[in-house]
Amino acid sequence: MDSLEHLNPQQRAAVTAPSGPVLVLAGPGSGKTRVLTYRIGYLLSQLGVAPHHILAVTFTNKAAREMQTRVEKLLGHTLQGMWLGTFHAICARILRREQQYLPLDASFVIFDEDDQQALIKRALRELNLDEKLYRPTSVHAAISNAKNNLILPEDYPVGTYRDEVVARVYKRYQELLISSNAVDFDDLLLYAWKLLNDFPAVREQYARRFEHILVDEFQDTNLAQYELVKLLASSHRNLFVVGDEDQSIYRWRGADYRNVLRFEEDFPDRQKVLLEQNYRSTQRVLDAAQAVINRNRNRTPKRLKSTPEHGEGEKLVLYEAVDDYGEAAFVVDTIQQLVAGGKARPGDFAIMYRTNAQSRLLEEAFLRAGMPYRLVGAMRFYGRREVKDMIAYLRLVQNPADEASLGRVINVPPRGIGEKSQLALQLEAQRAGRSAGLILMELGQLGKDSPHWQALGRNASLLADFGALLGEWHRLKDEISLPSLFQRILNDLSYREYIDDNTEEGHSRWENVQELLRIAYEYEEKGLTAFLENLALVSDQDTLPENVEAPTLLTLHAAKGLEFPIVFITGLDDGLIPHNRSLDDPEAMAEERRLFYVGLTRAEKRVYLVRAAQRSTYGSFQDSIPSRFLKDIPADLIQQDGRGRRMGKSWQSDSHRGWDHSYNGTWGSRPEKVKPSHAPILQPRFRPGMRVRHPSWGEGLVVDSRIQDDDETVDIFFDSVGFKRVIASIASLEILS
DNA sequence: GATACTTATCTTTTT
DNA sequence: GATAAGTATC
Repeated sequence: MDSLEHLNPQQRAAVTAPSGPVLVLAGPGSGKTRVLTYRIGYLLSQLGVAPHHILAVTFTNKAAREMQTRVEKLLGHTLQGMWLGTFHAICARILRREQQYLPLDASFVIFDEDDQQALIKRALRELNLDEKLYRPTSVHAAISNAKNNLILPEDYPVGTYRDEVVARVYKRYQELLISSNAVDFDDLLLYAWKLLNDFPAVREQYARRFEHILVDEFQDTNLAQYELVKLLASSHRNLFVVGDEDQSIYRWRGADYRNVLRFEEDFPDRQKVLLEQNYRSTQRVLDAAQAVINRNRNRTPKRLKSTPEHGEGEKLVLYEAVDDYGEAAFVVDTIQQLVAGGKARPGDFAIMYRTNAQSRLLEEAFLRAGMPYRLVGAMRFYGRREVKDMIAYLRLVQNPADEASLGRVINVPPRGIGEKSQLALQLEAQRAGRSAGLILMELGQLGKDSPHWQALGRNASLLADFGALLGEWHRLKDEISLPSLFQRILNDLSYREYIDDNTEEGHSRWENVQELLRIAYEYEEKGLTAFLENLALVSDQDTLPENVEAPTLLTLHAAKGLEFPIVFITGLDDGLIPHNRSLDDPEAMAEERRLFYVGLTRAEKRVYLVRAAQRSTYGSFQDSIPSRFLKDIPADLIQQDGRGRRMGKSWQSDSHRGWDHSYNGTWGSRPEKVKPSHAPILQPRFRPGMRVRHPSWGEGLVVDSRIQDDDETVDIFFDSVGFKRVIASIASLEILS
């Protein structure tokens, strides 16, 4: 490999570091992927390491694919035998191979978010818990968090009564997963860790196989992932990790950037390389980004330097739209102008936002302008009901024990198996100690001769009909190809007639099913198991259409690892960036800041910072104030776009003009405004009898108010729309009397 | 049991 | 404003 001269001294130091633990702290745009690919190339061609002795972990499947092609390009030939993928994909692969150590059989499936939620709800119901009090999402988050920290149900720490409840749900949830012959995302990591931890022979086997382990985006690993990697590297310690604390944005998923610090403690002899030379952005962009991130503590200070070719660069452009429609219009207009003027190509642009919901208005604006765009993530294809239903059918065929899938499709299309019959079936299954799917198939096969027929009474015949279908498919699954099986199911269900009602909606539903079928053809060789595993582990993130010359719409999270000549960051309002839910937690706020930093550092040449003075949330208009992070960017790096509303320099740090006054003229002068609170609210601010004003519903009378979930819920009778229930911190109510 | 309609509740971010 | 959950009606 003679190409090492293409690297700068720091990069070269990282690539050629001697075996053993290596920590590379890589600022944005510093050639992180380059270092990883060269390191792999170096191991292979200079040190003579065989490909199958290398394990490389990336954050997304897309990053894995990219790394594969880049390494191959570097070597000049194809590369086989190296394990390369996300933590979840690699764990799934290990678990399939070592399935005999697990409480599951070989056909186990991976539950997605919806299935997990459904199972949690079921556990809650079985334990007679109030879903209002123990919200499925929050209970699930607690359980997921426990798993990410390698805490098993029996070890769940119980401090409060709530913990005790969560522990019970956790235990039951896990039983349900196992009896469904299924794992959730967290189980993939947890089981893999437990396998290596509990069985030294297995650990040895993998540690011997993976002589060299490389981890990308190390700042976003959670404890389970870190411990897993440590076990794998326990004997040889050849662990090469690359990351940047400043780009850690997955704390809510258990990621802990302090793993970087832990790594330094656990491997005191580690090599450490700092990459500060930025090859992506102009110095202006970097200065702005650093001004934002420098306010965070607990980080390795870095000085990002641009290269001379980039020059000083342009100022960041700030645009303050009247509302979110104006925001979207500005984005599309600006792109059209730049493209028409030959200053940029459509593919040069990225439009970023904090929440997926924000994409809608932007999409509409692009549609109206007749301009194509590409959208990353957000429930597109795999989130569609018809697609999920078909996947559920296939999963059920693969694994009849799958309760979540069975529950999803047992009555889709409607076949007369309502709530009562389903309950009877479940009871019978529990009594017999077998899965509902197996009972169904037996009913289908034996009919009245089945011992369950009697028990199910008049429900039996419809259940048996469905069971017969299921049994037939199950029998066929090893005989015919995946696409044929798929077609067979579609036929038996008359699925097209069911979903395609000849409306435009109907046609598009059927097209989605056809698209899934097309993907099934790609898995004709690899088979059903591989197909399902891929569906579970390949995200929308990974399905970004390549080679399409169009602006890209994506969340700030999805933007990690990407770069674009021109970047729009939209929704720069308090409540979005930083997000409302992070306001009262300093750690969460630090992460919001990192998120903004990640967005800024995606840009090569130019950044547009866009916000709206009013935006519709929950379907009604709300006033908003500029993101507090805007104040951290020095004024001389920003230029305000003249087309925007002039509202003084309210975003500047030295201005003490209150936000409340900047809206005068639009709304007339107002009494004191109640601002969203940062700390948990302990005392109600509104009392029955008060007159208040809501931005869109006008004046009303407070009927009741109480503290709920650290926030104030207010019942108001509005003169215009009557009775409404609002959240005080969101509704920006004014007290009139 | 299916369907059409109404209401409540809410939303980060994703493997 | 979208969707899950709840209610009314066939």
